Amino acid sequence: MRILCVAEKPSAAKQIASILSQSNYQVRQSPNKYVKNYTFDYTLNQRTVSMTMTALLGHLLDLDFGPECKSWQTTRPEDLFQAQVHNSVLGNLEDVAINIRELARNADVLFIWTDCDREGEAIGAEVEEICRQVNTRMQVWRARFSAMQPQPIHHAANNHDQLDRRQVQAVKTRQELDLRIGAAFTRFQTLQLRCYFNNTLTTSGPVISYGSCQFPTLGFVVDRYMAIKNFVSEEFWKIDMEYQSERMENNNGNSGPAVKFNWKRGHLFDYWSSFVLYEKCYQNPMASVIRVQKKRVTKRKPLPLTTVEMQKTATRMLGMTGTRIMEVAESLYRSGLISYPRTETDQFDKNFNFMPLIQMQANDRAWGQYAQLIRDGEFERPRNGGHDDKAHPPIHPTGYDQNIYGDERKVYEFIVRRYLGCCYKDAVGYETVVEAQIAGEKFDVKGLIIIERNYLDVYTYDKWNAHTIPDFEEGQQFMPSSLLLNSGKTEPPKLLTESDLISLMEKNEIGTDATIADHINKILERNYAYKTGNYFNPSTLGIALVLGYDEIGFNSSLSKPFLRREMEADLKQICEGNKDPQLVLRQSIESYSHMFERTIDGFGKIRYSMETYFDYGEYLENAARNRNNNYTSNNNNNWDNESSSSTTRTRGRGRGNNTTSRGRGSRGGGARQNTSSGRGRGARGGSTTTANTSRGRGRGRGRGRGGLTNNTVAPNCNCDIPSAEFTTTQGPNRGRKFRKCGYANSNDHDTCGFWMWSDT
DNA sequence: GCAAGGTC
Repeated sequence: MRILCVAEKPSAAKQIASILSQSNYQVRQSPNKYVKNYTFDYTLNQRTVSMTMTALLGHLLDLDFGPECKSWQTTRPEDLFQAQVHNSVLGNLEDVAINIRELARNADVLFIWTDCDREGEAIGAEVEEICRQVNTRMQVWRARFSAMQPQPIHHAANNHDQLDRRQVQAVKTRQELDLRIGAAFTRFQTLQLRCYFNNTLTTSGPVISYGSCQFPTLGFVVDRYMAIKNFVSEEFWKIDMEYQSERMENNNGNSGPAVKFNWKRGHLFDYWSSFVLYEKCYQNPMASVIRVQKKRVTKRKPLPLTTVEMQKTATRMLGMTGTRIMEVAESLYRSGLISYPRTETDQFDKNFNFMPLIQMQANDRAWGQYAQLIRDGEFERPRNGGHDDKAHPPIHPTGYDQNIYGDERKVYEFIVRRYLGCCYKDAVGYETVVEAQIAGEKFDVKGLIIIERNYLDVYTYDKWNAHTIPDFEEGQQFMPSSLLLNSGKTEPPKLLTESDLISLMEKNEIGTDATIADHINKILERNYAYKTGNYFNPSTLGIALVLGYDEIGFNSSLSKPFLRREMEADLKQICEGNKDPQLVLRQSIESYSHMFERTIDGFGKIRYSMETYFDYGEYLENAARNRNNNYTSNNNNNWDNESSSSTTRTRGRGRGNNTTSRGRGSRGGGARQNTSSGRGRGARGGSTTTANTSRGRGRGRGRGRGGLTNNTVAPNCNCDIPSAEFTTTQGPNRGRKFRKCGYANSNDHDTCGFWMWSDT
């Protein structure tokens, strides 16, 4: 019997082949440079079989529209909700497919060893599809394994299962929805808003993409920015009490630092209430200690490292972007220095052998001493977190090389210290809580002495600050050294850091461990946002888009995470057999088509938002900045480069002209005007928009085309709907009038598109 | 030229 085994990636193929064959295999290069084919004999249920193990490079197939939908000009975006879609081999993976087909021709069984998660199941179905093209009689088996360890792998080999069709259907549903929704909205808003970027109305210009992950990601950034803009600071009052102990005198006879007590009420926003309470204390200021509580406390060591946790912590501690961290981790993994870097698992397998990996670090100059301590008796098994993706262990070092430098060194060191920290003991401290009372008002202070630092010594990214206070006894009385009624002001939140953004995405199930960094990168690449230091600012384009969509008044705005969460919940229902995938698909398409219709109808609101918030000069500045930071993809920066030559001219003109009331670079220009009322209808500043909405679709006739100039996009368009006109105040077409028309070569003009109107 | 999901 000949069995063709297929793993999701070359490293997994090699590991599984090594385990099954006990490293006794023959290896041959496939047509793809990353993929190797391993052949060996295996005893399967007391029978010797011939196995070939090969690999994929992730997904093999991609869903797309046919060539009839290729043109953005002749295909109406709304038709993409119904258009035919089909699967084809991903662009550069034809050689992988050729290899698989070749091997499948003579196989009796296709044995699928892809990762045991939802995507892995779908990838398995893709392999099956490819193999069926050349071999219709083979059986298809699915391997179910919980870890890349001999026992689970042999168990999976001898107890094969079937592909889980529900999971496959769930993934297919997601793919189709993401494609249809993404393409329809992207094409539509790109064509609608292109007039803000380009004055020739040719087909070039930036892509203003929409995606069910990238938009909510942008939404988080804009929401935080608006929360800051709309923040109203409030004054509050609090009683500050300090005590300077004689017992804390130092050697010079001076008293030690004062102990600051916290008022148990925190702070009050009412001055007179605070004043009355303060007066009571002031009249009778002797404090009595009413409670002294001493207890042993621990600071728990970290959990084993997952991808998302690595990105959250390392972006904060190492000053690198999530994308860069993943790039570096990928390279460390390929060098054999760390385990697979994309994992959700935060618990080690019960048979995991920790000691050799600890020993491996024992001679390092920086952290070797801690590895030695752990090896020589301080070891304690890592904690178990609550996640297990059943495919990969937590990220941990697998090799040692002292000759790595720069970012690789930083990320490797982080992973090693995390691993050693996990294998060490919790830190132990001694906490004292003292509660005192003055005239009925309660105050408290906490002291902390660290007794054993343990893991904190090696995992230097965690801090635990000791705070010494003098000894107090219950019943003791003391006179405060200072008792003041102080005022303060509430402060706005800070802009989001990458770490904050990753946490929000994780919490709202936006993206996966492998894609979160991509989505963040995408909003920079599209110039929807830019970074200042570690903080994410929305660009005026990002603000305009998000607030514009929010204005349309959907139950759940397209810029919010709820739609994606709903989709995720539906997919889980499909996997559990509670929902029919066809039904989910039909209902979702219907619902998104409806939202698309409303977006067309309400697009005036998005354009209005562009007129209010968008600043072309600022856009070009951010584009240049993001390009310098390498956030712009290579195939996308030609247009930005070309257009930047006209930047200065355009900006210079605009400043003194019809944009005077918004101020220059007015990222906050429009937003600021809305400070007290939240988003929405603030004054429009210098906008001269007539901002008609697209009411009256499909009505009216008459030859409007005569007035069109520069109409290089729609030469055959006979559209003549006179219902809406507006004059833009932004970008290279400032002062020009636009009017509504349909799509070229289409007889159905019941769709709004804006082409340039005469500007003479 | 669109999405998000794998992986190199």
